[in-house]
Amino acid sequence: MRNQSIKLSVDAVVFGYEEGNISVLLIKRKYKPFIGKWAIPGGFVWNEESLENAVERELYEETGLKINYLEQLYTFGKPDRDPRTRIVSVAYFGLVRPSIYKLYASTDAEQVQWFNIDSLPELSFDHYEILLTAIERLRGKITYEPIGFELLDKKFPFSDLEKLYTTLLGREIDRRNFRKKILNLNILDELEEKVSKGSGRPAKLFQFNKKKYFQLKKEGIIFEI
Amino acid sequence: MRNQSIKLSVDAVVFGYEEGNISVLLIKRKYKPFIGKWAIPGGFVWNEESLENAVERELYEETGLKINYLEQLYTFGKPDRDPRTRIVSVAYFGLVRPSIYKLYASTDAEQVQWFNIDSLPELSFDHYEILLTAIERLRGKITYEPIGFELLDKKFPFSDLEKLYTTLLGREIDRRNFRKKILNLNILDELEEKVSKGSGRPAKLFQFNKKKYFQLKKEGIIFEI
DNA sequence: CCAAAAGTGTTCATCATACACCCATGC
DNA sequence: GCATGGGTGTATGATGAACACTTTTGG
Repeated sequence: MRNQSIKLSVDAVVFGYEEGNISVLLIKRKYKPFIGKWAIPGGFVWNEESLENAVERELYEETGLKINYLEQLYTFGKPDRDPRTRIVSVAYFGLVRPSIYKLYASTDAEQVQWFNIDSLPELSFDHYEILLTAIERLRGKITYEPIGFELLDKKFPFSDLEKLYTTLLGREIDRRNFRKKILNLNILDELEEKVSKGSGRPAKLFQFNKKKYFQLKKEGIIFEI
Repeated sequence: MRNQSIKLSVDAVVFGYEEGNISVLLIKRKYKPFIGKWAIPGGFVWNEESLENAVERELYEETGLKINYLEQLYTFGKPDRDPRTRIVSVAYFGLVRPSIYKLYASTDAEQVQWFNIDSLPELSFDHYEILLTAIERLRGKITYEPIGFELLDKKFPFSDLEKLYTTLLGREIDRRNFRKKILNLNILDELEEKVSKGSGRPAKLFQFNKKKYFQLKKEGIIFEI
């Protein structure tokens, strides 16, 4: 083998959701290249740490964020994707709950910001391509794995779940059929608590039951929307 | 950033199929570590080549094989996965047709060999984990994307397709229903040619029509078994 | 009592499944 | 003519889709 001089980095596409808006967390670059431009958070992997560790570390360093769901997305390695030198990046995608989302939405941090995925700024490197890949994955995955719950509070009214799905799938869903389908899966716990959204009838709160889900999955029952 | 000394490699899990047997192509290692042990083909990425190029190059160098289907599988990066030094590997998974499969099955090459996935030898590094990931992906993917055709000859009798699916899914399939389902998708061209398997009634040959498939996919019609 | 959101059942069409016999060929 | 694999249709149950009114609360 010739002398290899490839650098390895990780990047994280983090999604947040609130009231019909899917957002992505971006940072404003402080260094060359693409100084001042927006980018997906990420950075180089240390010699002794795992890739997951690197993502979580970089995310925390750059944004202060701790996420509740993380999975590997894809590895981007075109030779010219970084103008400096050859850098191969393992991209991850993460999800955060609204409580965390709101924290970051309210601070006036100039260098860290949520962007609605329908109004993205221009991005550095091939980060737009990475983001598109992540959005595609998110949209696809919520139809066959229950990851949508990771974008909601732990306790949520059913209407939140419905709204999330209409937003992500980009089409209306029949409320009755959707409720029937989800409740029949038997992966939600119905709580006694109720919550009111200011006006209208208060809604019961539900909670995703991972245990039940993995049990059913083992038995071959499949989540599907 | 500290001085990074991570090396990047690619590995390829290549599947072949013939008459109810799913096989994987393995090579016998000629160098340390794990000398003499079986491993998935792969090697280091050159500085100026793309990852896909690296996989294809390494595959060709090590096995002489050219594959007809290739996709990125997952990136494996645990710090201690290689005893020498930190090596992160982007794993791919590939499929070859029986014509190619047979070529390699017949040669007496000591260092390159197909192994039925039910009787694998002990593997080097974390290659067993990579292989399991690939098998899982293959099994999952054939149910929602028409990649199974890449494991058959371009022209094939319907029974071959059926056999492939029973093998991969590990359960019997009703011949009439399966045929109805696939033919209703309208992604196969029915040829005039027939083929005989020695005894029994000769079978019509079919051919996967990628154009039709992509057309239908664009219209939102989904392949599903 | 009005506005706003939550909650709920039935009907119909479609699709998946179960199931068994005849056909074409080689020997 | 028999052994071997190829080819075909129908009936039934299950599931998904369409559809609108009542309930509970706040103001």
